[in-house]
Order: sequence, then structure tokens, then C-alpha cells
Amino acid sequence: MPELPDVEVFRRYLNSTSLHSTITALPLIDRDMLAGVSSAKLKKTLTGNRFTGTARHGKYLFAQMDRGGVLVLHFGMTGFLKYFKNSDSEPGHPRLEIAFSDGYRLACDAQRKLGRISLAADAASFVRGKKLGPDVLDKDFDRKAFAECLRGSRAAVKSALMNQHDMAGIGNVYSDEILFQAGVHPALKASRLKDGQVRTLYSAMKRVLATAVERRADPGKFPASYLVPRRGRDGNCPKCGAALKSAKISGRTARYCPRCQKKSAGTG
DNA sequence: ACATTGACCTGAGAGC
DNA sequence: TGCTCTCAGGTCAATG
Repeated sequence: MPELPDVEVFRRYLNSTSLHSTITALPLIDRDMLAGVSSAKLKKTLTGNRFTGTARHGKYLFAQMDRGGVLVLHFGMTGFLKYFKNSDSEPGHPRLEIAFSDGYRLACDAQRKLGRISLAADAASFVRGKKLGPDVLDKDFDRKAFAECLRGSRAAVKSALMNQHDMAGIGNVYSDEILFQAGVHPALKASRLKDGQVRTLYSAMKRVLATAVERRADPGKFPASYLVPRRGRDGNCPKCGAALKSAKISGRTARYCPRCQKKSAGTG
């Protein structure tokens, strides 16, 4: 689940639950999740510290700490945050738990352990180190910058949208939604799109992601015209009713409507 | 250099 | 019921 809209929801969740109270302990640390930091270092850095603010870049969440530095969270394919007090509210696969002085805990749950936890001096230096492209919802990521990413790619447009080094935040599900809303077939070469298609994709990207954030990344609350809630096995196109099709593109499963997203230009 | 593939983990659901 | 197989919303190293 965790693409840009989901991580933005997690960021707001952390903001509204976990700021400004003192961290008293890390009662649970799964070493498999740590990247570039030891369990001891993480404990030493966080204990007695407080979170003072948050930031997000693409699919990464940063929690600013009172004494400097940031905790960096990445959620992999199955990660999420849960803030709780009673152990019967503990999530099913907690990999990190941060205990606060008021008795509450913040858990990072990651069933498949594909997420990552690390420390960095600040968000900007982490982003540089990872060579992430601009966050796709950043105002500076304008139509021109978007067009340059597509023009410079030799991959399918779906892969280009998901390339975190060119633009950060879009994953498998939202790339499908953006392509569907723009009426663009996922397998078309990014560099061969017409100018009109690039413009349509750009505005679909901004609109889809903003809408998803606004609806708390909950597919049940998405507009009726959206593909995401219907991407299951026997889903139908919300616009024309045709059976959705699947295609493997760079190893990921694309879901699309064969009638609304033609490979050749023309009718839609 | 770039794009694509397979490995990394674990669990849910389908099919037998 | 229980077993096996496939698949899952991400990333990285290895491969072509």
C-alpha cells in the first residue's frame, strides 16, 4: 500500500499522535529492518529525545528529533504506523516500537519486513544519498520537469512513472490509476508519447495524488470513476464497463482498461 | 549507462 | 482440513 498518498497519511498520523512527548524506551526493534544503524545506536539516539516535526519525500517519512537528526521510515509493501496504549491494540507484526512518557507507543508494523528504518542528519541529505528524484507533489516539479523525465526514458511509461530516481512517490497502484485517468496505455514507450498525452498525464498525476491524499488514501472513499477500488481479479472499468486486463511491465502487474487505454492513438 | 529480472521476507488466498 | 502454489501497493544487486 505505501505509495506517496499512504505515506502522507502516515506522516499526518505521526504528527497528530507522537510529537513533543519524551521517548522513554524502544521496547521492540527488529534488526532485519535496520539500514545503516545498529540497534544500540538507534536506542541511544531516540531515548530521552522527542519528535518535533515531520517531512515526507516520495515514499519516505522523516521524523525530526529535538536533539538534531531525523528518524527515516520506509514502509515497503505492507508497512504502516499504529499508535496505541493497551497491548491488545498492538498490531500483528510490529518491527519497531517507540514508547513515550505518557504510556503510549508508536509501532511500525511491516508484515513482510520490506521496509527500512534508519537515521540521517536531515531529510535533504538522505534524499541526495539515495539519489531520489523530486517529490512528484512538489510545486517545483512542474509540467516541464515531468516532460523531461518521460522524454529521457527508454522504458514503458508505467515504469517511467515508477522510477524513484526520476520522480519520487508513485508506485504500482497509483501509476495504474494515473494512466487510467489519462487514457494512456501502460506499455507505451514514455519517450514516444505525444505532447497532448504528456500534458494529460501530468494533470492526471497531480489530481489523482491530491485526491487520494484528501480521501486519506482509502480506496473505499475514492471517486466512482477510479480504477483502484476495482483492480481486483474480476474488476470492470468504472467508465465503460469492460473487463480490466493485466500485463506484466518490468515485473510489475499493470491493471488497465483495454477500451479506454488504447495502444494506438485515436479513439478512446 | 540504462532497463529489466530475481532476490529479499512473510502471509493470504486459490486450487487440489 | 491441509498441502502446495502463486501472488502481493517496494527496493536493490545482478544481469543483459
